[in-house]
Amino acid sequence: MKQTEEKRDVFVAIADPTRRKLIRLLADTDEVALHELTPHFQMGRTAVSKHLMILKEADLVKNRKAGRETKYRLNPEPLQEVKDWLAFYDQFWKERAAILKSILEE
Amino acid sequence: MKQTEEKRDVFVAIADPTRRKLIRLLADTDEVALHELTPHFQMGRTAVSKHLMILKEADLVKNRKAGRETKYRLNPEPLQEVKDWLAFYDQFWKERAAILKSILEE
DNA sequence: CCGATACGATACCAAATGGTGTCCTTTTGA
DNA sequence: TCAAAAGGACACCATTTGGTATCGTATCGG
Repeated sequence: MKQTEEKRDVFVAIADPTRRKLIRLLADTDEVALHELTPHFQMGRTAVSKHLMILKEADLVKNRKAGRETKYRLNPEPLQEVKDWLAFYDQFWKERAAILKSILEE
Repeated sequence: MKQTEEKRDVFVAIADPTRRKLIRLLADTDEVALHELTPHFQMGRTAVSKHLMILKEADLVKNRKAGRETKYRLNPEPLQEVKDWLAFYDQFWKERAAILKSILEE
């Protein structure tokens, strides 16, 4: 009874430029089939499919069988984890900037 | 005259949990030497050093030789690229949520 | 002065990654 | 009905990644 199929780190998922491009393409349209995505890349269908699989494992995309094709759609929710992670250093960044500013004003 | 030494993708740099932990440790203190960082990890000194090198190539850390030790410090500025990337999907996310809300309210 | 400390550089290794080609099944539509 | 389209599942391969152990050198401190 395993429906989660090995969870994938969202940071790893977005590390690859091909996968970021996929995310971008999926953001443009509600639902896209695999064969509609592949022409945007130089690599073969299998490679694109594997990237989509990795995104799915990170829960960044959902897919649905529709006849003979598989429709993919973006699920941006896991990106929240990255956003939260960044928020910490954003605060750090601002603090440092403030300290630097006060030093310069001495 | 190459001072940049092969630029590294910031998305790749932050993909590794060890490197994220290093970033976190460096955020806590202004300057930290390599031998002060290694005890926080199970791996050997060389491995930590290599991770720091990758962070440096992504310009996420700066380092400075101080006698026999090398002091590292965080430079959060490249994280801005990730933040900017996220901002796009944040907007997307909000739009979708609004659409969904309006559908439910029909 | 000299042993211990810090660390860069390098060689090496196993496993993961990112791609390929091929085979098979399901579905479509003329 | 049946050829073509769509795509999942593998097997396979080269390169990268994340770790090791080792050697050499510079610096510190008693």
